[in-house]
Amino acid sequence: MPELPEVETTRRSLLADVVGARIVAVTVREPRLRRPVPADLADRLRGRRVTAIERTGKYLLFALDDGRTLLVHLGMSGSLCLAPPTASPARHDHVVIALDRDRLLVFNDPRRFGLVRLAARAELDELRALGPDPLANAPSLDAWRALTRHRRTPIKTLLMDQRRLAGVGNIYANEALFVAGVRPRRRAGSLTRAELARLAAALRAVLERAVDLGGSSISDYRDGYGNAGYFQIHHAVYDRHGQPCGRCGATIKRQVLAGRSSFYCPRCQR
DNA sequence: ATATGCACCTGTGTGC
DNA sequence: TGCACACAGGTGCATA
Repeated sequence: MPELPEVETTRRSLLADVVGARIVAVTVREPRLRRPVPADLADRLRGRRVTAIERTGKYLLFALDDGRTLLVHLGMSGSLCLAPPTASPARHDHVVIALDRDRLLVFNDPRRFGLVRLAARAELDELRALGPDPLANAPSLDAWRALTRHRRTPIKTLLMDQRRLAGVGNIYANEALFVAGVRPRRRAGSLTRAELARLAAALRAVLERAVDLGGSSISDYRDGYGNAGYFQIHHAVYDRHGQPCGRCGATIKRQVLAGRSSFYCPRCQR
């Protein structure tokens, strides 16, 4: 569920209370995530100070004072929240990190598609394969051209391919394509230069606006303080099949591409 | 190399 | 009310 804007919102909400804090204890209540939480996580984290929180694509990186990095991915249903030290664990609270200054940092993830692991940054092979981050490291028009040239895959599937572009998921791929006026199923290599330019601008605009509004909260996404986002109110097409397009009134369609629901306006998108 | 299908999980909504 | 089924913000592996 969390895509770039939700992960970035989480990152920003944690900065004030977590950067500079020291980890005093770690409890792994459920190690069976996408990959098992390493058994030595608690030992390696105890006593460390968090020096920075960064984001690459959908990954959160907690830099530690021993040069290692705690990597967190929220998967489909994960969240990181701050809680008072007296809080009792809730269902699906899998990793609880006690900080000095009276705060718990809690990783909750009902579907357990998330990831928590620790390594030197250079050893984090999850990061090595990622494409450019469309906000921090936006591709130029030429780079977009290189990314899409000769590719027969639907442009929407390409937008969501983390090796080509890191951070875009199902919501923002659909929304950006609506703003750009391009159908999700279009072969990536068939987009004209003008369409690519519109898409690049649309993607940036949609992601920036979503970050400004704290991301999209469909059912359960919350930031580090438990606050919902507001971008879902502005979804033009995502999960709106059967409803009228807000721009032209045509009925929004749903179509499955590479196993993921895609939504588009048949009149506004070509 | 490239594209698709499915598995991995739990929760929720829908229709019967 | 219960039950079966479809579907959900993601990713990785097997398969053509």
